[in-house]
Formats: sequence, C-alpha cells, structure tokens
Amino acid sequence: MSSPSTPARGRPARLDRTRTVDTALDLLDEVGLDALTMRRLADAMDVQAGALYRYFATKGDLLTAMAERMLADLAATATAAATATAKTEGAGDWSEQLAALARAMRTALLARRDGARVYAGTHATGPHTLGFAEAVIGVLRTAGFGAEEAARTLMAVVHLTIGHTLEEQAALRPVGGEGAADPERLRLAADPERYPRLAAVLPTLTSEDFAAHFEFGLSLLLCGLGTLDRAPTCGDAAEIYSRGD
Amino acid sequence: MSSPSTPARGRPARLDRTRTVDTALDLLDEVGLDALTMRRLADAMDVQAGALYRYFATKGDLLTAMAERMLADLAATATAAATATAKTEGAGDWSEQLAALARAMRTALLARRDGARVYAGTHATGPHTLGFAEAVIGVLRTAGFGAEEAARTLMAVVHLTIGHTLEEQAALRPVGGEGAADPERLRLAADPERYPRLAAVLPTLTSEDFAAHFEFGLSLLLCGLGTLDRAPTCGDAAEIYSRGD
DNA sequence: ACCTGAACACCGTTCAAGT
DNA sequence: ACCTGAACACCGTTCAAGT
Repeated sequence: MSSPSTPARGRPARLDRTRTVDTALDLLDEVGLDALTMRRLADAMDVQAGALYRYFATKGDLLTAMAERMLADLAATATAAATATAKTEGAGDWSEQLAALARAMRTALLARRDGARVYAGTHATGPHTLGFAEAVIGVLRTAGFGAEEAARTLMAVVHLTIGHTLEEQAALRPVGGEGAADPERLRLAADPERYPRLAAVLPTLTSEDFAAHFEFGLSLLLCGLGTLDRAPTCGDAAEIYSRGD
Repeated sequence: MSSPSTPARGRPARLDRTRTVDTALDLLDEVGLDALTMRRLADAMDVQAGALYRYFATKGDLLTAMAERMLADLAATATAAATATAKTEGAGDWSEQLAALARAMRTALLARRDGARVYAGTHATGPHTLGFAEAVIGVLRTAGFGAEEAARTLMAVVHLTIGHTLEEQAALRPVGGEGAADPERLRLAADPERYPRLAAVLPTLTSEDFAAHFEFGLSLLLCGLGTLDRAPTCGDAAEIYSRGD
C-alpha cells in the first residue's frame, strides 16, 4: 500500500488523482471527449504524458474516475431521498423521490460536455455511483417493492437516463464542425412519401424540449411501476385496458 | 452525381460501400470496435487504407453505414407490425406489437460484437432505422395515441433499448483482457456495511438473465403507456395508487 | 476512375534514466 | 518517490502520382 497517495517523503508531488480528475473534467468541457488526450491533459498539468501513468493505469481508468466524479453532486439528492424514506413521512411519495433521483442523474451527466458518453463508456463503482444506486433501491424497498423489482427498476431508470442523455448531447453538438446537426438530418431523411407516420410526428421528434421528452419516458416507467402492484404483470394491465374499448 | 457507384467504365472497382460494410461488420465481430481500424479493414479488403476514403468521407461515416446495416433484419418485424395494424385485426394488440419491435431492436444490436456501442455512437438515418421508427409510430397512432405521445414513446423505447444493450454487452466482455468483468467488480465494490440495500439486491443486479431485465423495463414502459389513457398524467395514477394504502 | 505510396500530425503506453 | 525524454507501435486522413 505505498501508492503515490502516501504521505510523500521527497519533493511534494505535482500530480495526484484528485487534481488530475479536476483538470481532466475542465479540459473535457473545453475540448470535448474526442480531443481529450493524455498528452493534452499532461500539458494542462505541466507534466509529460508518461507521468500520468503513475496515477492512472490506463486512459480508461482516468475516464472511470471522471465518470464517478460527475455524480458527486448527486449525493445531496440521494441522501435527501434516503432521509425522506427513513422518516417514512413520504413513503407514498416514492414516485416523486425516484423521479428526483433520475432527474438529478440526468442533470449531472448534462452538466459536462460529452458527460453521457463518458459515463456510458465506463463502469464506475465508486461511492457516488453506489450511493445513487443505494438511494434508488432504498426508496423502492421502503415503498414495498420486492428485491427483484427494485433491482430491475434501478436498471431501467439508469438505462433510460443514459440512453436519453446520450441522444440529448448528440443532438446539440454540431456533428464535427460542418454538416447538419442531428435533428436537421432526420428532418431531411424522413421523406413523407415513404415514412408518412414518422414525417407527421417530426415536430415532436425534433423538438428541442429534451426535458419534456425525459419526463415523458420517466413517467411511463414510474406509472408502469405503480400499476405493477395492482395488475401483477403488465400484460394483464394491457389486457384490461384494451378490453375497455 | 458521378460517385464511385456509377456504372464504371474502366477496371471493375475492388471496393464499394456494400462490400466494405459487410467486411467491416465481419471484422467487428472478430476484433471488436476498439481494434476496428481503417488500416485493418483495408487489409481485409486487400487495399491501402487511403482507398477507403473514396467511399466513406470519414471513419464515422463508415460506422454510421454499419449501424444502419445492423438494423436490416428488423425490416421483417417492422412490416409485420405494419401489416398487422393495417388490417386493424390486432389494434388492441399494440402492446405486444411494440414489444416485438423493441425486442427485435435489442436482438439486432446484440447480434454483432459491440453492436450497441456502434449504434449509440452514430446517428443512422437510413431506410432500416427510419422504417423501424415508422413502424413504431404506426402501431401507436393506430392504437389511438396522439402524435406527441407516439413520438415520445418511440424515443423512450429506443433510449431504454440502447441503454440496456450497451450495458448488456459491456457486462459480457472481460473488460480488456485482465481484471474482473463488470458484474464481478460491482460485487466487490458493493460493501454491505455502506450499501446494505444495494448489497441485498446484488443477486438480481448481477444476474446474467439480461432478457428478463429488458422485459421488465419494457413492460414498465408499455404498462405506463396503457395507463396513460385512463389517468391523463402518470402523477395522477401514482396518486390513485398511493391512496390505496 | 480507382488505387498506391508516402507522408502529416497525431495517438496510448512503456521505461530507462535523471533528480 | 516522482518525473523526464525518448522511444514503440500504432492511429485517421490527405494527396500527388501511377495505371
């Protein structure tokens, strides 16, 4: 256990994981993921590229640390949800608590340039990521859901959030300098002759109100979860519904 | 319009987009996305790397063509759904048709190594991608959903599917030769002292029955959608539910 | 018209050697 | 103990020149 984070007897180190991740995240905001190279980061820290490898085994290791750090601000939301459920004051409010956690994750990923891509490309298992998961599971189990349902709901929420933010950030970036942005290309490609239903729906599909899109998907998930207890399988629920007309 | 795909007066071309994408997808299965380089692909086609740029403006362009091709097999499912809804025989069966479309997309992405990463990293707007979207919208509009709901449901389904398959493929790959795979690292990191709820749920969370995980998320979405008509907003539905206890 | 050959401007990573 | 310098084995992309 004599890693570079140990007391240090000699010269004070110029580098350390925390400062390096900070700088890397700033650089990410400046230049984007594709231009975030070890050499450029080393430059920003007034060091040679090779020196970074004393603190991060690989570039992937650095990106994982960056991903983990991005969820730092989630701690507040997570503990808020945890204490709320602990008090059982708002046990019936699980839906809103879960939504708050999901929104906080979306916000955290959107807060940095290419944040979703960084997070999706790594698999952080640090305290922020685990704390978030713990909070989500806590809300669900307190609300009375089973272990399986809770775990799978966590997955669904995270996957939806990652998928959504990935597209949201892709839609905003001008796709490499020239050429049309994402929604514009879709507008051009969706020929009303061949894809009439799709074309008719383009205004919504290419709308930039991403928050509304996210809320819709989230509400479907939460609503489905609410129904789960009344109609054991959603197939049954769909049947009940279709029997109505 | 005298692209390389024109009749060709001189020597028959060794290269063309279709053959190149085929080879690239085979190579992808062999070596994975990280090792899929223009030079390696050129080698597989017995050509110099620079020659590829007569057919693809950038590597991103090639990857987009690969992503689009990956959805080729979806055409069958999509037209099946389309004709089913056209006959209005199974208009009440929209839930199952939508599920079939989502499953087909998951299957298509899983069919190739790193398929989800390739698809998520590009933004295909070819006939397979648009045909899929058209089919989804068709099912929803035929079932009576509004334009906004249909468009946003399409997004939610696609985002959940991409997010899920991204994690599914990440969980299977051995994370770069050595070190633990994804679920194993989670098991090691989820300390029962600090994350008791999470730890209690690890068996499900690290279960490799990904199909079941996907079905759960999908059913939440579809179930939520089914409830949408009865209780205009899901918030209301959640309220109704929590009033029950 | 299509491809080669060679170059340009980079990468991530390693590791002896210095301080 | 921490970092430099230099190298290794690559990248994506461009473009004159050949056929």
